[in-house]
Amino acid sequence: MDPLSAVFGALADPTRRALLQRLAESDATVTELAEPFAMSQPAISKHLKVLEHAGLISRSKVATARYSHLEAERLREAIEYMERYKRFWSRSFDRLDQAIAAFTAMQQTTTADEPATENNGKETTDD
Amino acid sequence: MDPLSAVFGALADPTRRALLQRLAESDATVTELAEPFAMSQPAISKHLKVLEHAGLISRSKVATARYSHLEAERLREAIEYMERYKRFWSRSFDRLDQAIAAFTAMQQTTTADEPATENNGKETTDD
DNA sequence: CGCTTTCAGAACCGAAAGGTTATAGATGGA
DNA sequence: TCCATCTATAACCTTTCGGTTCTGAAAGCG
Repeated sequence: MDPLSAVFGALADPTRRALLQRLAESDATVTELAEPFAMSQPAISKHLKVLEHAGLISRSKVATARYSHLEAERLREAIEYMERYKRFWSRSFDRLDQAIAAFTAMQQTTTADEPATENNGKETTDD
Repeated sequence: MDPLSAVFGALADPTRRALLQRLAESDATVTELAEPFAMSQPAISKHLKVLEHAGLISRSKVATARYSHLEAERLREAIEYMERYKRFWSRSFDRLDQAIAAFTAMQQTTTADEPATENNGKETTDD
């Protein structure tokens, strides 16, 4: 799976977000993490594996205990991805209205041949 | 489903992210959106429904065409969520090392009773 | 009116997700 | 050495996901 899908997929589950929230307080073992949830220990272990796979946490064995702790790098990437789109989105805000207006005008005149998805060179959305 | 799970779940699929990327250029109809993908039209319609459910796009029927366009609000919420955690994460960076050090010290002295998950009141992480 | 285009919905399918219980491997303690 | 604890894995089940094909409704066009 691509890294971005892994990160977003990991964040898409409320239990996993709660685990991250708990880990923001301090590193913790599996039993400590499992305690507040109405869920079995293997279920928590699975969630931790998903988070680890996504790069959102790292894990280290100390004795029998296995500590999880947060990793910021992957999240930073995901945030950057989203902010990149936020830029685009603010620009594409009223495009639907424009398209409808163009279409309506076309209908009324019944002469123009412009496609409804007009892209009149006003923006150069290079990435 | 809670809104945050819906947004992250929607972003967890590469096809849906590509759809958003395409929509960042301009609003588009289902056929236009489906064209570059090696995928049937109903599949694209399903993806659009997921994006709409997550609040990431809105849709409007003009004639037979149905235009999709991006919505920024939900994304902004998701970004805020992630940035909130980024703050926590930068603080909890070296906690594992601390825990290991504390545990090792405990092992070596074989006298201390401090739990490994020390949380010595240094931070008040209220949310 | 009849045809074509655009799109959504239904029915179906295989794979993945999210949970369970039972078990086994490490490891520390009595 | 024997026992208790911590954790991962295996096997299993049910639901969701991501895709398909087929069909039908809505709307413009000749």
